[in-house]
Amino acid sequence: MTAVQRPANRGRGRPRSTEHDDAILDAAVSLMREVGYARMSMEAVAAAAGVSKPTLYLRYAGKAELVVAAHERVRVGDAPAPTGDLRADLVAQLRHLHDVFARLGMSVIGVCLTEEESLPDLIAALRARSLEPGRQMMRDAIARAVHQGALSDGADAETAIEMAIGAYYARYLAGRPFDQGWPERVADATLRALGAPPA
Amino acid sequence: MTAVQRPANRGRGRPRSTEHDDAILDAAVSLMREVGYARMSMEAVAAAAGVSKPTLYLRYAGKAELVVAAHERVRVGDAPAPTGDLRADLVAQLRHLHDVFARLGMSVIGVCLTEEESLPDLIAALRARSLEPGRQMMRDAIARAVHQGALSDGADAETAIEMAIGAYYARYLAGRPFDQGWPERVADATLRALGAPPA
Amino acid sequence: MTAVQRPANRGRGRPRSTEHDDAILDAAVSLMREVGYARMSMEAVAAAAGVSKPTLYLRYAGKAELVVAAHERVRVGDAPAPTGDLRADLVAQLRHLHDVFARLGMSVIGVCLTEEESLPDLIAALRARSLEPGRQMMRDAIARAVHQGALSDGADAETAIEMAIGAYYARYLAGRPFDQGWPERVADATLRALGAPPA
Amino acid sequence: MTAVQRPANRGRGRPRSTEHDDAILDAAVSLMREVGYARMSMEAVAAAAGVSKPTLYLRYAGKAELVVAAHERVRVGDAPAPTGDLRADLVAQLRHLHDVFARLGMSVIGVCLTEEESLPDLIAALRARSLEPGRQMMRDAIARAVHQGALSDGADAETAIEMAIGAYYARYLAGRPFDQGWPERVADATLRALGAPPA
DNA sequence: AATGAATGAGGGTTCATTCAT
DNA sequence: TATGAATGAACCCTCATTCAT
Repeated sequence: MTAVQRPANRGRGRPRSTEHDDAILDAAVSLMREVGYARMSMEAVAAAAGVSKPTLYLRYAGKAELVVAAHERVRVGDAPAPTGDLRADLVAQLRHLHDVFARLGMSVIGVCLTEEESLPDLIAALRARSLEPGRQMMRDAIARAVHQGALSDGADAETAIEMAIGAYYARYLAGRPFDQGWPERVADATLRALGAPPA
Repeated sequence: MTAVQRPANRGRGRPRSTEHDDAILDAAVSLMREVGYARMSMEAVAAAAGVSKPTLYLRYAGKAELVVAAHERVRVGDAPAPTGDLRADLVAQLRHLHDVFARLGMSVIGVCLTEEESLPDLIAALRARSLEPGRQMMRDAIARAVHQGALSDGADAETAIEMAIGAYYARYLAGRPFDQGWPERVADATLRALGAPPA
Repeated sequence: MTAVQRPANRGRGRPRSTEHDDAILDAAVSLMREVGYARMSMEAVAAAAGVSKPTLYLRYAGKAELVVAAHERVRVGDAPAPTGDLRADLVAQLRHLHDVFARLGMSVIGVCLTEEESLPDLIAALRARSLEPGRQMMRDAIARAVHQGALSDGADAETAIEMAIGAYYARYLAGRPFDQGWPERVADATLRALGAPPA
Repeated sequence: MTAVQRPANRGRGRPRSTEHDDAILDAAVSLMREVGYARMSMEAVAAAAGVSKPTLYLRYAGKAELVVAAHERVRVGDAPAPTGDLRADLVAQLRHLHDVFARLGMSVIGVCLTEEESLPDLIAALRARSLEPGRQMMRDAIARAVHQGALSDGADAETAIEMAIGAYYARYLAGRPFDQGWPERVADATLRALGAPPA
């Protein structure tokens, strides 16, 4: 309907402010985390970003497009480097998972579930940007262990990964605290689920 | 601020219609599942229940109180009877978990996450009514297995339960289908995580 | 979408204010005359009627429905009683025509032309309520004259009527004043067009 | 307030593109016909003309000035050449009238009526460019007939013209089709109104 | 001269809630 | 008790216009 997302722009005219670009996306992510999609108003995003509302609509066709774009920019952040030791890697990755959701906010996961039908692109973006990369890291770590002979082949890695990551959601939903030893406990249980020999 | 909930009403005046009571709560749960909290309008609840809006406010102080009350009534449904075999129980319980969320709708979980701060009573109700009973069933099954000697004591049951249940959330979020063998795969992995001897 | 136009209402609940009903329709007609459809805001109608905006939407599904309903209520007003003399009747009807448009405002005709495609119900309402009744009065007067023998049958009455009424539009558009003798001049020319014998 | 219209520009600097000039005015007339004044956006005019919005404001002080300028350029088009026979001339002119409005669009007439107070220059332009020339053609044809002796002097030519032209507006507003014989019927009635002897 | 970006000011519509019957 | 009417407050989005390149 309206011009969107940097059309052509052969250097003519006033350049689009990249500061505004960033401020808008940051504001959108922040507000989503704080109040969710439905209660996030374009007015509030504009105000938080320090721009006017039409500046939002110059960039995104509507609220839905804005929040999807905002979350496409969300990054998992510095993933922990693999150490070669599966248990250590799992612990690091579970700690990292905790950090990611602490920054992103579990409320965004909530929005994905609530708006699954009205906003399918949002959960798609989250899967591609955050969820799947996290799983892949675990997959890689397990593959390395198998390659090292530390783990017998044929283990049900996908299920183990689902359980390890899911433990986070389940604990969060149950309202239990993520105490110091949580990553270790889950890592150990995951190793057992993978059929790793006792340490 | 607090729910109105049948104040006094010592037999005087016309008694409230219990048909309306049920219709209202059913409508609220249905609409929450379908459109989420924010897009659920009191108008729509009233219409679906076949009553007028003030009839809602006569019973509940506001939208928040209504949805909390509605979800306090939600029941896990007929839990699977324990069989005495841990694996069979776990499979049955995971299947039941799937049924529960298929009926309740994962969007309600989404609302809990999104409205965690604005509507803390909702997640509390869900925990008490659905989440915790499900965990307790698993705890009981595991305790029975320990008592039978099928499982060594000292296993990290809580973590295993968290992982087994969490696997559901993780798979759902990843958008993967719940195929026929999923409960068995998770049950087996859970048994391994619990340190059960190979079958 | 929303309840509209007095549904059922078996005497229950608070009765809809008929004062508001009238005030709203009056305000809508007034504003249409003053600023046209596009610049007429629901806000302004509500303010002029002394009600809130939702009170408008309780009665009409939207702006389009409101203005159509408002103009369906517009009445030609007290039509001049036939005298039996064709010339006198034509003069009276042309004077009446002038009165009608002075009250209704030619701008409403303008809106009909401008919004012909977007708001077809409006011109339909105007035709049924104002335009066609005016033509019919002329038709009747001419038929009476034919019946009296004052006019030969076979005259092209429809074209003469079209021209008599059209003279108003043409003069208005040309920006010429409607001086004292205008109705008589048009009536005389119409009689000649009808083939009436010179007085 | 007044049109900007090539201020000074004594050969210095880059000259304004005359291609743009035409494209802009054409786009404005087109859009006015299609959607009316209020719904015609400067954005749409710019897009249809293939220029940017400031290019519009460089030439015209605002939307009002643009549409007035655009309609000052509208031409009646090739008027039918007089034949010397009044009836034939009237028929030709009525047919031409139909063509003009078919091209210009009656919606522009509507805008003139609606925006009479806010945009007085628009109706003035239309009068000078289209309405008055049409009347003058009829006036000339009638004067020629008088001069030829085909019509007695002293006929109320102005009223007859008003009626002949007005018949178009009245028929259009009534929603009746302009069938094949319409110009002839009106021409004949007009001749009678002018007191021409029966053919 | 021309462009794309930015804005202040609404516009139509909906909602949770309260009022009057 | 229950109803339909009424409201204040937002919300999403668009427009005429101006700015910076």
